[in-house]
Amino acid sequence: MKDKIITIKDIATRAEVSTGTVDRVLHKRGRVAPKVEEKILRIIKEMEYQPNIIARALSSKKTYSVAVLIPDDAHDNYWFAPKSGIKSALKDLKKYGLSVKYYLFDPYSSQSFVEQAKLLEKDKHDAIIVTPIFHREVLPFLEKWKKANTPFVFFNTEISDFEPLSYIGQDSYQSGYLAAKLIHYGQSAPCSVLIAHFDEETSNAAHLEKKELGFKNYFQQNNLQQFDLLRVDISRPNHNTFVKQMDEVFEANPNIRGVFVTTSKAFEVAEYLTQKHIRDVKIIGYDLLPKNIHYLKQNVISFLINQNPKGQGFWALQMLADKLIFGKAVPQLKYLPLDIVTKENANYFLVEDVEHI
Amino acid sequence: MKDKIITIKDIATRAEVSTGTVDRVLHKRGRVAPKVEEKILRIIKEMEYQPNIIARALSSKKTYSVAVLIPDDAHDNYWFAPKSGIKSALKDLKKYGLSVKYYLFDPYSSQSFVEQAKLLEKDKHDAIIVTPIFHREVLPFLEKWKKANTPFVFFNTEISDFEPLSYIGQDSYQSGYLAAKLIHYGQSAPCSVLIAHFDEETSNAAHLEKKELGFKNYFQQNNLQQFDLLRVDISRPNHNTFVKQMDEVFEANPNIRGVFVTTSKAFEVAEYLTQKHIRDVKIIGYDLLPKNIHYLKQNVISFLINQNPKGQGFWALQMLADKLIFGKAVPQLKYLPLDIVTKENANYFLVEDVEHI
DNA sequence: AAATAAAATGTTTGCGAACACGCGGAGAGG
DNA sequence: CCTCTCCGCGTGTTCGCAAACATTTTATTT
Repeated sequence: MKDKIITIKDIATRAEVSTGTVDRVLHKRGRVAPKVEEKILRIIKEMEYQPNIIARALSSKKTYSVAVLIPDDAHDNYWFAPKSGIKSALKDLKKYGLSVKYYLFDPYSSQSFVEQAKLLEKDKHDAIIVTPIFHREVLPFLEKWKKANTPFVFFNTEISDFEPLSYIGQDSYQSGYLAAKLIHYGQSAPCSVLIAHFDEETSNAAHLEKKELGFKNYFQQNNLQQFDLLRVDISRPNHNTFVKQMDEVFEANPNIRGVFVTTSKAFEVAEYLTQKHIRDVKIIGYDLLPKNIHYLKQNVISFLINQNPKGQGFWALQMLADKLIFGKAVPQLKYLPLDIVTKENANYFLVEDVEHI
Repeated sequence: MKDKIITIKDIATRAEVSTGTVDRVLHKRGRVAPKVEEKILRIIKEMEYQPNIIARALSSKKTYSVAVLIPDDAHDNYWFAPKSGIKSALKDLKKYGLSVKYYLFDPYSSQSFVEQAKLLEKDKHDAIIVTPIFHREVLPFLEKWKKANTPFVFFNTEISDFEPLSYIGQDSYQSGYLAAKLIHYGQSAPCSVLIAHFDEETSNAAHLEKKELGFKNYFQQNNLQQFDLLRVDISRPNHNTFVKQMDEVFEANPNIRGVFVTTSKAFEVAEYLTQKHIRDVKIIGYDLLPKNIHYLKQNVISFLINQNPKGQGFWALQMLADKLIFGKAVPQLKYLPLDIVTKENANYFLVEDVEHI
């Protein structure tokens, strides 16, 4: 008899009041005598009442609207994956009355970001998912949301000044550290290793620095002085400039045997090396973009570290729902696993099992 | 207005019948005139009616009981993970009236398996999750379940003669292929590589053979004749025998630089090599057992391929629920990703986020 | 053709919670 | 002392569906 389900009716009977009163207490709607309220609260605890969320979802026509403020994948198709993760989570959650509205901005234009953020403000939302890649521009909005008591979660990009309900992402430092291990494991002889930053991506500088730090610390902590760590900053996606920069680096350092690309642009380096017929350099990069996959399959890129963008999207929405709908406590920080993807296991990470919604 | 929710009432109105009749059609309870049934079915399709599972779950006090026939983790703690995956899925599913009953057997005793399977038969269950490690013994039971129309899913171990509702596991061949890549990536100089089978585990011989085949094919398909592939079968977990066998192999082949352990017993090899002070041999194995993790952290084991046992448990139950409760179609085969785990990313795969139930 | 069986269809209830509504009584203001 | 208001509380309806129950229609028997 222990698994008897406790309902508000049971509570009401026990407290010698009506279900309406119990309901008022549960929802803190007031209009209950303090003494009675106390009593009901006590009984709720005693009987370990758990609201039946199924019944709740059915009964209440309450809907939860979540705003999603992320880059448009039309500009950078990395962002397709997070969106599909969000959709995947939504599929299960919309039966609980949750809906999502997208505000997509151009990741290369802070102005576009501000525009969309302003648009978002016009509608009323119960929660916000945001990728705060424009640090300066996002701050005033966070301020407002905080005041308005609208919970927001960050994903993909962390921001230190503001505490979101939750941050979903990856440990950049550790991913750099892992990349170093993968280079080192495959390259025991002394050589030079190039760290390549493609900084045309908007101000995820902090991320990239952390990756580099993790990468360097691996070599330092393991006393691997025989490796010479170089760094190059590809500042603009202009192809000519890029080739020139690479030419210079490789001419000055003929002993480069590994390249760590801190962004999702590993394919650029792969393309360069292929064209120059350089075959003995191992490349580690990020993200399963089609172009990256291509060079992975060609054995030009050795490993890709998967930031699991789809999973990030999924969890961002899921955790909001846990908080909003299910009243669960959510972790303030959720690091997703660092998936090591190589030619031989890539297929398992590419499966798109999201039904269209 | 497109997202208006279609209810049985809408269907009833449109078909000019009562909701009761629609309900009868939906549940194939008969007692409906063929002409009417056809009409209702047509309208259901036309209007794209989707039953509201929330309302359904609330209304029907129907419960689903699932039997889980797996090894007891008291005998082999690998099995703790699948169980915790099942628990994790259950947590969300029990609100839909799903419950689970465990029948745990000793993985080293086929008799124990039969006992538990018989016990299982006494109770009535709506579905069964089973790890069919005792091929011969399980067959008659499968026969019965099939006749009784009780759906069953396999996980962890595949069986060819019977078609389950679904098999959840990993692609053994591909995992061997991946292991070979990892050995090769870290070892470019010609050398010998040892494939070690620990066959004391009950008759997952087919699995192990597939792993070996994948492993060998990697070297073959990539024209890597400079690698000499050896094989050793550790037939009994007797420690002395094991050491003797290893001694023999390593004496006969001083050029071994890599060991691929096809089971979760990589730690045995790691222990052996540590004791013999052999440091330049790379070990690849399976599964995140505490002992394996230990040697991974010591840099003795290079990589572990995670069979994601927790995920397997989770999906086994989830897919049954998809079928039983949500009426979804479920894939006949679900391969989980081949996770590459190394010292630097191991922590993310060890997180136990299952609340106790 | 009346009686009766059988099949087809309609109606009602209740699952657990949310919430609108409204009733009775206490205190305030005239 | 009578109305008015607000507080504290109970009642009733709703959500979409399942299933028991009730009724009507049709078929079969004598």
